[in-house]
Amino acid sequence: MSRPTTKDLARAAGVSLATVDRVLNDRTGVRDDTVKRVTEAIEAIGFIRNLSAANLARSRSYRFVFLLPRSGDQFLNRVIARIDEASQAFTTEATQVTVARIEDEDPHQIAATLGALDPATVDGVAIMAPESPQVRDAKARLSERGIEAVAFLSGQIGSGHPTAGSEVFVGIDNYAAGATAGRLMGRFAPDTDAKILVLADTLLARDSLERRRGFDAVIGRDYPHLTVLPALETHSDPTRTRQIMTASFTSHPDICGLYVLASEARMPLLHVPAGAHPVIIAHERTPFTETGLQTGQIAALITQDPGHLVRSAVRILRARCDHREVLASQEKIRIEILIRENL
Amino acid sequence: MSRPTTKDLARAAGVSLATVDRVLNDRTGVRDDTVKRVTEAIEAIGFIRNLSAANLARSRSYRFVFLLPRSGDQFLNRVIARIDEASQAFTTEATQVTVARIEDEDPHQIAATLGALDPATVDGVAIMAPESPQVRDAKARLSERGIEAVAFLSGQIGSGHPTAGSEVFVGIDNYAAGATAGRLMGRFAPDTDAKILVLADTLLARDSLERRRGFDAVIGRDYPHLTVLPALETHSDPTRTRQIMTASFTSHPDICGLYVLASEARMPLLHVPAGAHPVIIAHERTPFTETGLQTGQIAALITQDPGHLVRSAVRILRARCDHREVLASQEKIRIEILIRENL
DNA sequence: CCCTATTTGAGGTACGTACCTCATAGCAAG
DNA sequence: CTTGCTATGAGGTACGTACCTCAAATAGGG
Repeated sequence: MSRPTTKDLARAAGVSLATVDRVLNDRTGVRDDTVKRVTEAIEAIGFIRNLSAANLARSRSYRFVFLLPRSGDQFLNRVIARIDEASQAFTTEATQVTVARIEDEDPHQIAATLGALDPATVDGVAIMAPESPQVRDAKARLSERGIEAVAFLSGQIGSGHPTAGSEVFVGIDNYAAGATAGRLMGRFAPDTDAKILVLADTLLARDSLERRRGFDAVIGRDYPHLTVLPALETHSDPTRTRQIMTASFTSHPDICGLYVLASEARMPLLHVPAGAHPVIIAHERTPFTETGLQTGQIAALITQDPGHLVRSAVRILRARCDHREVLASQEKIRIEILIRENL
Repeated sequence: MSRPTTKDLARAAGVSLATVDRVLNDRTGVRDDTVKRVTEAIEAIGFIRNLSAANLARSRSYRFVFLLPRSGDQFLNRVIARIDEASQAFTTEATQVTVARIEDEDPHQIAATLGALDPATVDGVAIMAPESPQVRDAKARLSERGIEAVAFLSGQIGSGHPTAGSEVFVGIDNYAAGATAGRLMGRFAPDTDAKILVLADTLLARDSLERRRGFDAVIGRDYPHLTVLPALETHSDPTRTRQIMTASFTSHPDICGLYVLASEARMPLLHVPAGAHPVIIAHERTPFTETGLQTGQIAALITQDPGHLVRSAVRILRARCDHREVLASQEKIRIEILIRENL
């Protein structure tokens, strides 16, 4: 027994193939009660449209673009590697994935890029950019023009609540990620009074802020003997980073933990003073943090799987193009904890 | 520009569509150098077979069976729930997934079940059963009859080395999982001399053995102040479990950690003596262990995502049916660490 | 060079759906 | 009744591939 086809559906509904087609593809010129008859027949016989055949017939293909910031760290490079991998793997499924870079500091330029996207050449975009009014407007206009969009890794609305509203966000809950880091820090650090140094690229990014909030909440509630020092911003500047590190460890000899919020942990960790052995917790898996885990310098990493992120974004975009539901459990991005043993 | 079709391929190779078809589908009656010409043309123009169209033409569908032990715990129930979910989600892709139960204690019966599978009704099986000579033979005969098979969650050959040989195994590296548990135990437990209790359903199962080995290796090497007591077997027997727990905590008042190897942590944890607050690390996410994490009774869980397991098995089976490669990075099952914050 | 076996080509139908054209049925207003 | 409209049916072609048949070309052996 194979699945019922449109022909079966036409027979079951007592209409012709043409009418079935009109109903299935939302064409005009069908009376309401006829539509209802067909819809009921769909339920009755359990008709499921054969997507392969449909896509074949309309020679449909999916063209998606990942809009990523031009200024990228190693984590972003891994993401891009996964996009390339996916673009290979998805060709079998008529899905083409490309990458375009944007100036993430300039909301106007981002909005302009979004505005320039042509529905004739692009079916969907995954946008990694800070949420700004301009960008939000540009996104709204995208959907009007029939281009699907998902927020990718950053730019979600609301705080700590992914997919608030109808907004689709691919990435982890950064508040929970920070809380996870906090819990591990609390358990790994000694039980005595001590301080924890927190480093960020910039605290303007929503991601960093939320991680920070989550981290502080757990430490403050459950590990009162630990004092979290005010977060310091490195601005990805080597000199500044070195100064911060030296100054912090000098004025606070009792620093027992180091939490690196940003996805580029390399710079701060190179400047941990010899002799100091703080518990280090950082984010994202990069060649550097991997090595750090293996040598024992880093105690734990809080990560999200770049491959999963990319494939999830693509699956969500495709589902939206087809007006389908996604499998929610598959698209939930997990907050992963990596230690040396489960690398 | 759309992808080249068989027609383009025929033109590029200077042969007819019929010959292209013969080459693509491994039919006889084509001279070797003609085959070569076509193969070269495939490379040259980058021809990729349109799987949707191919499956449509041969009205192919994939019918897979998950063979699971009849005696199941809550973790297995979650796996089954994911299979049901997947069977819904995969109907769109002409893939039908069902579950059959086997008596996991009886290798003969398992082998018989495998032998009774009909290639006319089944395209692939995911087998969750202990590896025995009979089962191994039966598996070999499966592939002779053209039924694909993967080992699912247990039954892998070799120790700690998934996919040893050409054997396909869907699941985690249990040695590494045990080592992960060991590392967490070492970091969570106090720095003073103390004992760790290890509980298993049975130590006959390879999974448990390997987890045990990994756990011991880490504790023995890096946390010499901790003593791992000989593992005790509960055999899923409530009375026996209670006795073990009581006896252990009585004769070893300095137990600081409890490692539950089996996927059903419920029974032992109900019998932790009041007043004792060992660091508890267990495996797999179930309603019970979730609650344990939330209340703080359980410090950490080592898990594998059932949904990922199921979908991965299905993808691998489908790829093998199509003689395709899988995306390795997607099929690697991660050893997940769950704490209260990243639940 | 002929005979035969093998290889190749030409052409068709099918899969399930989309999309198109044209014809006809039904209905209401004039 | 005719006119003009909408709703529906009938039938076709197309997508890219599989699989079939039959004829034609080619190769190799004697």
